[in-house]
Amino acid sequence: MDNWDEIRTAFQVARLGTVSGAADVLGVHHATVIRHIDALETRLGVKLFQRHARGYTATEAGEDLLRVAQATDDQFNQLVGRIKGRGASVSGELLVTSLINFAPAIVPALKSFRDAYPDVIVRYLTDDRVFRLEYGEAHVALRAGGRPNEPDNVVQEFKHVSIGLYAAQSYVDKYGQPASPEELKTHQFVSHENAESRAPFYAWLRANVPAEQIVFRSSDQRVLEEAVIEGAGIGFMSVREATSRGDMVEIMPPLEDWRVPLWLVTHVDLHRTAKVQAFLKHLKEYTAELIS
Amino acid sequence: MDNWDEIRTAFQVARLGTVSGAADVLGVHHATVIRHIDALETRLGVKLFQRHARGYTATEAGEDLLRVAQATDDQFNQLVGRIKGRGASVSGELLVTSLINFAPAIVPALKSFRDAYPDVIVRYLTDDRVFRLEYGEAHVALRAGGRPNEPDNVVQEFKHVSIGLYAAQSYVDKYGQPASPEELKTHQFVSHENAESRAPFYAWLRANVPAEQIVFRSSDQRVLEEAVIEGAGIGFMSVREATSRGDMVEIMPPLEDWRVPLWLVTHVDLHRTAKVQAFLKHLKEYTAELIS
DNA sequence: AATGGCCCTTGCAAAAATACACGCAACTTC
DNA sequence: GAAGTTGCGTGTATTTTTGCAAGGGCCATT
Repeated sequence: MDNWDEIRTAFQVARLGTVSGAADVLGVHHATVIRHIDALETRLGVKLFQRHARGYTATEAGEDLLRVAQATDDQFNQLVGRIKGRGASVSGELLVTSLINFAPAIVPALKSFRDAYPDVIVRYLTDDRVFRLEYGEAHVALRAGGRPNEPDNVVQEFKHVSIGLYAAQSYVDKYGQPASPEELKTHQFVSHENAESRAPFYAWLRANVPAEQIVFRSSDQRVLEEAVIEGAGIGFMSVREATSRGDMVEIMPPLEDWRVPLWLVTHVDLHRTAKVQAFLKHLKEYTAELIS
Repeated sequence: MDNWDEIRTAFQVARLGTVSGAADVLGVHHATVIRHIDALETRLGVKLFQRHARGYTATEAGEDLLRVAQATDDQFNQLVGRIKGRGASVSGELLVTSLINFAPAIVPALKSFRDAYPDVIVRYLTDDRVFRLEYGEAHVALRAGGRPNEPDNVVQEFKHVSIGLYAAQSYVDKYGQPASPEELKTHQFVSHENAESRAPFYAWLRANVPAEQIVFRSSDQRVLEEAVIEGAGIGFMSVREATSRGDMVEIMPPLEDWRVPLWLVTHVDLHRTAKVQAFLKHLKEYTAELIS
């Protein structure tokens, strides 16, 4: 069954009983209505209407069509209501993605957001890969590092994470604390598996510490932090994380260059929706003090 | 929500994930599909799809549309199946009309027809007025008298009813039996209320019997018969009816001119359907001996 | 890094659908 | 019953829709 519009036309004719009335409702010429009906009846091989001087009367087949099309019309109207409402109301799914590192900061914000908007169902996905907003993989993505520049993505500067070089107290007790930048070269380090990591502090590390001094590598940031905490070597941690623990020793004060900027990214099609706007606003307010 | 065809287009895109695939299924050009989607999204003010290099991915709104349109597609396909089957199969309603007089002849035929085609629901309407087939008031109408000549009606000659002039035995006992046509003028008659009745035997009565001798009038044929049977006067009855009773006296032999032809009338749009054809065939066979 | 395939986008011409206009029939009302 | 109203049917002109073809981006493979 192609041509749903002809069914819609037949529906109005069956409902109103006249071609003219249907044409008015449909906003087309009555000749168009007649042609739709004729085409539909020809294709079906069955008369849908009895034509007479007072208009069109539905046959059994026409009555059947009327019932089905009435249900369809109702369904479509409800659909339009939902779709239009969806843009304006804060409901349905909210799909947020980030690197796993930011989960401790994001999850409470999501919880709080859900308290404020109970109609929202939150899905929070984390992965090392970059989620593709244009595939509909996320409504809002939290990115770290260089400013994202995908076309059709709306990028907002969010916060930044200050990064420092830390060691566990246990490490310092065993190997001492480097007194000068020069002494760093003799210490043991924890660093990212990927030698070409684009993060500026890892670049700094490559420039200032021999590769053979990097004794512990992992591709997972959480593993690296754990290693530093366990005293496996000196490594980078966020200032916030390190200071919130009591047992970390600052090896070098954070450099301005090490700061990791954070970005909130949305797809241009979704950015203007009430749901996304509400979440962005909520996130900014909620995390005003959380990440610094 | 106007333009159901655009919903259908969006449905195929959501289902298949690509514009090209949807265009193939729909039998139209890619460009047409894209324009439909764009128009629909513009009208709704909501993006239904995320566009990317691998095709179109449905948004939440698009997913919603997909579900609704899938149900609609199913409904329409079922509808087409029913409608196409209806023309070929003998089922659904069969709407038959006639004057009430013919009910004793028609009802057994209808019963027998239903036995032969159990899927049929019979509706048998009787009224003095002529039912209008072009308004869908009946599938088959049994008419008496002059040949119907409405346009778009298919008329078949059916049977004819022989009419004779009868009196009850009780009337003959009381008033005697007219020996010649001349004596009729002194007898009492039962006749139709409507003096201008077009029936030829009533015309004959008007021509051969003074109006003042018509002592019992009614607009209902059944009442007239009852009156004759009760001995209220001489009146017309069908030969079949009179002879099936034992107590009626034939006053005059039936004239050829009095014969009332019967007609089976169907609307041209319905005449060729299996249901109507089946009923006409059945009726003719069943009543082969019934009305003569 | 280059290449071929897949898919979307867009301007332009052809085709199809639609509006217009007039004619006709039936019903209503005065 | 005559005029007015309502509603359908059909041929012609116009508008809209569609198809076509060239262009460009993205992805996977070589």
